Amino acid sequence: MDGHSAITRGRKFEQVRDGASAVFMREGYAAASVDEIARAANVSKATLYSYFPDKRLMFQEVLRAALDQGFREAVFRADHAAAPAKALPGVLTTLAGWLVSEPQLSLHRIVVAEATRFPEIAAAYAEAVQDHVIRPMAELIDGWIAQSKIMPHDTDQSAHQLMALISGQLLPCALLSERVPDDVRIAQVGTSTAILFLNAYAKQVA
Amino acid sequence: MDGHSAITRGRKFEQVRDGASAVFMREGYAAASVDEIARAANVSKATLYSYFPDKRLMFQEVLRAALDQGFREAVFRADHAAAPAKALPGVLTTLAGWLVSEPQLSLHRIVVAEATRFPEIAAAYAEAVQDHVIRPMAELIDGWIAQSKIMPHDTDQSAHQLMALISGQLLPCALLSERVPDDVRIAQVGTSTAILFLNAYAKQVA
DNA sequence: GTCTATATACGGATAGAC
DNA sequence: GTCTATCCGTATATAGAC
Repeated sequence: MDGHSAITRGRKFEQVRDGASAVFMREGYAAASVDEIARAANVSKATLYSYFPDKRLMFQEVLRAALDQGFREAVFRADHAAAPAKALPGVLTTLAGWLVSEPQLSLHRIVVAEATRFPEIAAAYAEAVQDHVIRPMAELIDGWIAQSKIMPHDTDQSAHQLMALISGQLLPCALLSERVPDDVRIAQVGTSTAILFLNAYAKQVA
Repeated sequence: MDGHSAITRGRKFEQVRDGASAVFMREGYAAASVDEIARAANVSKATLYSYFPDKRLMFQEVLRAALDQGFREAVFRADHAAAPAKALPGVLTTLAGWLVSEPQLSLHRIVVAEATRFPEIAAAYAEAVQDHVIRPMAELIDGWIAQSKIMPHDTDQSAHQLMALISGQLLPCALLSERVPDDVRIAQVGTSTAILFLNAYAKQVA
């Protein structure tokens, strides 16, 4: 799965990568110093450089790993048999909670911050969201449409709308204020978003 | 309106600030070098430091000015008399276009990137969005409710939902891909968001 | 007031001991 | 393989000429 460029694996590889991850996530790319990373990883600078040829590749490897980790397990599980009104609030609340938890939040911040300097990382992040959030969501809605629970429509669009509602309501607060939304707020956003969606797309009973 | 801390105004003040702005917006805080800023502003480093005591205050002044500028004129104008279905798509398309235009886009990126290092700037940004986007939008919807065009509901919440739909659908693409959405895409997001909102909140004709 | 030239520290990266 | 000690460029910031 990975034939990188000149990154040496070895005994302390993960220790080094995790230390680097902590510093990069906190400081960003440019402000993170290699000395600081070495301290965080409890190794010398020379050891760092025995694993990574330079700071730039160290950063890329750290973010690649964080992405793998962050999207490893499903972001939400859905009972495709349950009725939309029953399942959707929970699904969206789960998604919302995942989005504002660490390391997703720091990952989002740093990917946005470094998108111009590391466009491949930004592209990989966008693709991961598409594959692990948007598509499963669209398929869930497709299922409801097949069961005639929801009016037929463009589900790729509505999945994007749901993600936008969740992230657009929670990320500004979480990213700008240090004060991460609490569980009550998360559930409130999940629930109100579900209501909005169902009001707009649910099959009218009439 | 501003009794800053030790920033000297003078003949080349704006020239310096604009040069600094260009470099900071492109590189971020840490990666921007003072040499580069001096070159962009066509002055010497010593001149920079005659206006700003240090790089940090230079950055804060640059972002304060960018915020003033970005939110100076109304983000959207709305005919409060027009019917929601008539007015809303245009309002949202205008908002969407503003959001993905420069310097708003770079401003958003850098505020998010530096939110932990410059929390006051992040707070000022969040407040500007609240004052210049969310509140006017909520008041617009309040007007429609008063005219019985829209079902009564929590308009602060629905204004946040509208902003979330616009920003959540456009910003990821604009921030992560360099390739800013074109006018067609912007109008499509504005229109589809209006439709979603009206389906959910418009007074049923029945 | 603005520039040239410089002080001083810290950055990334490496040589060589163990 | 890992560390200590160091190289050398570049960073922020300033002194002094004009």
